[in-house]
Amino acid sequence: MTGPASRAIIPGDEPPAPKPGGIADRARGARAAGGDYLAKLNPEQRRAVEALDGPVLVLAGAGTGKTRVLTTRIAHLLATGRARPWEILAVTFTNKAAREMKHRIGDLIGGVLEGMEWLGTFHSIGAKILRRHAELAGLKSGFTILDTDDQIRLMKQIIQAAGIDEKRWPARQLAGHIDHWKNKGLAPKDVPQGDGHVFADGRGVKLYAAYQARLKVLNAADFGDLILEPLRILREHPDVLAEYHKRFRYMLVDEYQDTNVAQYLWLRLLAQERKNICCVGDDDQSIYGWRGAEVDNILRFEKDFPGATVIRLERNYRSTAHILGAASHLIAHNESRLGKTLFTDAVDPEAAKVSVASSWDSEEEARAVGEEIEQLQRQGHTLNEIAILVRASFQMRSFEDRFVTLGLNYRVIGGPRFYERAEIRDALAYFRVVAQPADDLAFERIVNTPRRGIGDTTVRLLHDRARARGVPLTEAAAEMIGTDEINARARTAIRDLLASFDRWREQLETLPHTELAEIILEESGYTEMWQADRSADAPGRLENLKELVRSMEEFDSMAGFLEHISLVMDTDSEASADAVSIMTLHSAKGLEFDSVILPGWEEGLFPSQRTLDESGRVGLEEERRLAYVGITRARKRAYIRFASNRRIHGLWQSSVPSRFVDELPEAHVDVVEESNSYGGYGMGSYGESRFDTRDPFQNTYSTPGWKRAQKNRSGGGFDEASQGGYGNFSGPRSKQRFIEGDLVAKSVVGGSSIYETGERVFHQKFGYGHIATIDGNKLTIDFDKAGRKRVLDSFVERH
DNA sequence: TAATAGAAAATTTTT
DNA sequence: TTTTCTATTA
Repeated sequence: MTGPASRAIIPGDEPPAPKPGGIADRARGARAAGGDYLAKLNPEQRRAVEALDGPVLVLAGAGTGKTRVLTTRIAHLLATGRARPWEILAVTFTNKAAREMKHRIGDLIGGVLEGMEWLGTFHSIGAKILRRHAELAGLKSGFTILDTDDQIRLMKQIIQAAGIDEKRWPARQLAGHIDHWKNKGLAPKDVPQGDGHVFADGRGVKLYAAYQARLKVLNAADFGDLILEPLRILREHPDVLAEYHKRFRYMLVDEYQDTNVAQYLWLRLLAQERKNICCVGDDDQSIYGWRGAEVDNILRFEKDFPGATVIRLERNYRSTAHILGAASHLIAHNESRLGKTLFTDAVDPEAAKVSVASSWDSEEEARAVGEEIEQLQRQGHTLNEIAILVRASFQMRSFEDRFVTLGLNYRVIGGPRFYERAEIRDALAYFRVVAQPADDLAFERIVNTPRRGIGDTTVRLLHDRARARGVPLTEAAAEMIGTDEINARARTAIRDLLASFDRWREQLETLPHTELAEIILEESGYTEMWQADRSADAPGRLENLKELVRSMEEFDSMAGFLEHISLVMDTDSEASADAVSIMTLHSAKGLEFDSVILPGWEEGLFPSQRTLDESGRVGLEEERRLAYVGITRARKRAYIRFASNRRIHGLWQSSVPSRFVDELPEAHVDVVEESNSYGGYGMGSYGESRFDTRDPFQNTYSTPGWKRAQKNRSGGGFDEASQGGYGNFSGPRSKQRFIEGDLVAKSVVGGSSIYETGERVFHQKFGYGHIATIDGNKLTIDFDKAGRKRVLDSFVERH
C-alpha cells in the first residue's frame, strides 16, 4: 500500500541501508533476537518461519496463526541479515492486512518498520511498478486509476461509439467480460477466438481493444491493468524483469488461495530466478472464485514449484472444540481440497455447542437474534464481541430495523463505501480535472454539477469536437468557446468553468492542497448546491465533504492524495462505541468474535441459487467454504438460523433449510426447538409480522432498549459525534435510523411542529399525503395510498 | 434545459 | 421493495 508517508519513488533513490554487520544492524538483530520471537511459535509455525530458502507453501487453517508466521518470517529475514527491508516483496489482498503486517513486524523488531517499500496489496504494488515503467505500457507516470463506475461509463461510450444497441448489450456485461480476461492475464490480442464471441455478436474483443486504446488516450488504468500491465512489462522486457529479480531476494504472499491467473503469472515470473517464495493460504477459505480467484493455484503449488516445502498449520488457537468440530465436519463435504483438520488443545467442558434454530420469517429471525444479543449482554458480554454474518447485504435490513426499535447499537461493516458516495466522487472529480486536465471522465461528471446550464446537447457537441480533433474534452471546450457552435448561455458557463480550472491549477503550485480543495468546492458552487438542498441527507453529505478535506491533511500533495484514494478502498474508522457488527460473510474473513450469529441458512439464499446455477458443484463448494469461514469466525459461540419464509424483491417465498444445516455433526450441535419466546402477545400468526402496522409509539417504555436509549441520551450518546462516526461506514439508511431513535425519545417532551395541518408531505415508506392532525412532533397523515398513519415529523419532507 | 412522474429493472460477494 | 432510467412537459 502506498501510505501517506511513503517517499517518492525515484529509481535508484534507495534509502540508506544500515551497513550489514554494522552497529545499527547488529543492534537491531540483537533486539529482535532478544525478543525471542522464535520461542513463541509452535513447532509447525517455527518450521514455516525457518524454511527461508526455496519455495514454501504454508497451509494455514483458520485461527492457526497465519499472520504470526508471515510477520515472524519477515522479522527473521531481517534479523538474520538475509535481506534488507526493501529486498522483500510481501503482497496481501487488502490494505488492512498490509497495515496489520507492517504494524506487527514493527512490534517484533521493536520499533516502527521502515523501508519496507514493497509490502502492500497486489494492486498498490502493481501500480508502483507500472508508474516506474509507465512509458512501456503507453502511459505517462501520472496516470489516473479508474474505479468501477468510471469503467462502466467509459464502456458505455465505447459501445455507443461502435453503434451497438446499448440496451441489448449492457456496458456492465462488457465490463464483466473484460474483467474476466484481465484476471486471466489476457490482452485483447490474446483472447481466444471462441471467447471473443460472447459479447455483441463477436465484437467483444474489438470493444476490449477500443477500451484499452481509449484508456491510453485518457492516460488511465483500471484495476485489472494494475496487474495486467506490469505482467506484460515483465514478460516483454527481460531487462526490467532482471532488475526486479535482483531486487526481490525473498517473496511472501498472503491469502494465496485468492490469487487469480494474472497474479499467479506475475508471482511466478518474479520468483523464477531465486525461487524464494513463501505462499500462505487456506484452500478451505477460498471464497473469491467469482471474481477470478483460482483455488487451483494453491492446489497446484507443488507442481508449479518443484521441491516445495509444504507445511500445515492445524493447531487452532481461536475456537472451542465444538465450533471446530462443526466447521471441520461441514467442510469435509467438499471434494476439491488439500485436506486439513483443525484441532485445539483447549478443553472447556462448559463450552457451548453450535446452536441451530429456526424462525417463521426474517422479521421473527431479527427479533430472535435481538433477544439472543440482549441475553448475551445481560450475561456481561460486550456488543463489540458479537457479529451477525449474512450471505447477502439485503439481509441486513431486518436486523437494522429491529435493532433501531430495540435501541441496540450496531454498525454495518462494508456497506456503501465512503469514497463511493456521490458527493465524494463529485469532489474527487473536481480535484482530478485540476490535477489531470485530460481526465475526460472526471470532467464529464462535473461539467453540469452543480447545474450550470451545460446540458446533454452541449456535452454531445463537446464530445464530437474532442473526437474529431483527438483531444481531451477540456481542450475541445476551450476551442469551442471561441466559436458560436454552442448557445450563448452554455458558452458563458463553459468559459467560466474553464477559467476556474485554470485558476485552481495555478493555485495548485502556491496553496496547500487542503486549502485549495476547500476553495474548489466553494468556488465551484458545489457546497452551495448541497447547502441549498433540503433533503434529509444533505447535511450528512456536507459533513462527508468536510471529512474528505480533513482526510487530505495526511498527504503532502493533491497527487499523493488522489493515488491513495483510488487504491485504498477501506474506510477503516475504528468505532469506539460498543456495537454489534453486521456484515457479509465475505467481509468477515480474517476477523473473529466471541459470538457469531449466522442467519439465513436457507436453500437459494445460502447456498446462493445464482452461484449454484452459474457454477454448479464448484459453486456449491465455494458456498460451503463460505459457511466454513462463517463458523470459524467464532471463538466461543455460534448461532445458526434459518427462516421458513423470506421476502425477496418484495415477494414472499417459503424456503427450505440450507443443506449445510444437515451437514453439521450432531455431536457438536444443539437444536433449539421452535419457540415463540418473544413478546407476550401471542402473535404467532402470519399477519402481524408480515404487515408492519405497529405504531412506533406503542413502544413499551420499560423494555431494555428503551432503558438503554435513555441511558445513552443522558450520557450524550446520540450526539453528533457518534452519528458522524457511524456515518463513515454505514449507509445513509442506517444513519437516519439513529436519528429516529433519538426523536422517539424526544417525542415525550412535546413542543410545536414545524408543519401545519393540511400541508402536503412526502414519506419514504408511505408516499405522499396530507397532514390531518399534529401532536408535538407526531403527525397524523392521510396518505394517498397507505391511508391514515401516525408518523414522526422527521420522517416526512415538505412537498 | 430542468423537473417530474411513471415504468422498468435489479438485486451477492470487491481489490 | 427499492432504485434507476426514460420520456414527457413546462
